[in-house]
Amino acid sequence: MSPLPRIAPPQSDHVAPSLHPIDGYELTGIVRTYDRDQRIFSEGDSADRIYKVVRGAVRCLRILSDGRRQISDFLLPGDLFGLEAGHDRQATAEAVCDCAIIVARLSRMSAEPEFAGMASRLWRCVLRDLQRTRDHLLTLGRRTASERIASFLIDMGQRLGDRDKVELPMSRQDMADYLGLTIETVSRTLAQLEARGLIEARCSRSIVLRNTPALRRLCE
Amino acid sequence: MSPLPRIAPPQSDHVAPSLHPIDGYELTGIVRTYDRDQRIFSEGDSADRIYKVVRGAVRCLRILSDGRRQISDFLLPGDLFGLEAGHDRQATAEAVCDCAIIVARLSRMSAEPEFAGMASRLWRCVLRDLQRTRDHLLTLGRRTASERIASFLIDMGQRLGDRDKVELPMSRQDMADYLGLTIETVSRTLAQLEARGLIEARCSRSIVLRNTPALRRLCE
DNA sequence: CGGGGCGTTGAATCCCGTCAACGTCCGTGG
DNA sequence: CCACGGACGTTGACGGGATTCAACGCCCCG
Repeated sequence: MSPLPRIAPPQSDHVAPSLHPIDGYELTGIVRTYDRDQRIFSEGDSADRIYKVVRGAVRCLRILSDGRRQISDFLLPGDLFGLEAGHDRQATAEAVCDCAIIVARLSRMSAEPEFAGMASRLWRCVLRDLQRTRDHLLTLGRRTASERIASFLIDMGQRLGDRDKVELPMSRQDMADYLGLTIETVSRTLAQLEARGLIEARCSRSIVLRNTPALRRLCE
Repeated sequence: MSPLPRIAPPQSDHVAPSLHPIDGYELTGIVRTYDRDQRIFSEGDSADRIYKVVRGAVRCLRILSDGRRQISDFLLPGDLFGLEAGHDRQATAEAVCDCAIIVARLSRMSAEPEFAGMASRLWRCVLRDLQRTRDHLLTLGRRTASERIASFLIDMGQRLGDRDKVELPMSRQDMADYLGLTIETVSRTLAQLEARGLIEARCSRSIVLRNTPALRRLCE
């Protein structure tokens, strides 16, 4: 359980001066920057925009009324997010650290000439999302704490580029809320993996994977 | 953990004699019937077909090498399934009970005139899937056994039509593997909910929701 | 120097898993 | 007809892994 005060302050965004046909990013929109813990959208908001991370990291989450929090995904540079089944947001998105994010209006997009190509990209993006979420489901439903941590580190290594040296953008609380654990268990499990020689913690957010095959075997 | 022998026997399908433009089902294909526990597709298969449940129920699942099993979703009459991010199946689908299912080839579909309308239906279907899976994620990551059971019963009641009288098509093992619990915990938790007067078990698979508001409050 | 955010560690507790026994239902076969 | 066996579900006793509660260390900044 995690009944916590950590609230994202609603505050004004910094808006880049001009529209951006983003190079290689396949999404046309305004670039905004968000401060750490700043809300990007909230449950109940109108879902008329989609987003793409340029720099930083984003968490997408839902909260139970007593404060228990579940992060459904972390979005890293290059990741698209914000597509919704209905008209309203069912989840909240917040900046994990200082971020730059492209914001595009859905209504505008469908009017643009490149929309057909864009739609097929969105399609693949959503299907990949679904697959990732199902993997995550397996982790939360059936894996132990060490297996969760191992799969998380491997996944982060792959997505952040440097597969054996992971620079985590998020706090222990974020990791815990993503993995369905508590910060204490995350901390203890990392210590235990280090004692077994599988990882090495340079500092709390910089972790070296010392034995990736063994980590991989931990979660099959 | 659930290391189990329950294996779906690969066996020949019963094939309906003719192609079917299904009335109100918005999917054109062959109707097949599957026996209880029969495999519909397996991890690694080519993902060139999509499916729609006509009668019965289907489970979609992944298995760890030691036999631990996580069911990502149950598919009920009217539900579409089998869309995949890549070319191969990442999960397995099996009949929960005797089923009738429409099977459609994706390659054929994209050639048909109604494909444009169909595509937008698929789009909404996948987005709804994603939302459901994220809900499920919250359940597995942050809810207690009674909260999981309560949300499961409410969900099943809604999807099966009769909101207060739930006729479960699946075994305790299936429920457990869906909810990230064991059969014993499922059984005990149901007994406890009954003792509190929230539900009434006519028989093991027929459950009456005696106090839906209280059940709803259990999972917010 | 003091205080707050963040992370780690220890001790006690608890919820759920494990192991085991038992009951019920049902189809088969004597 | 009943005996038998297997699938399925329930219940009890016990143990363990994760949570809870608490204290402490580190670092940064006012």
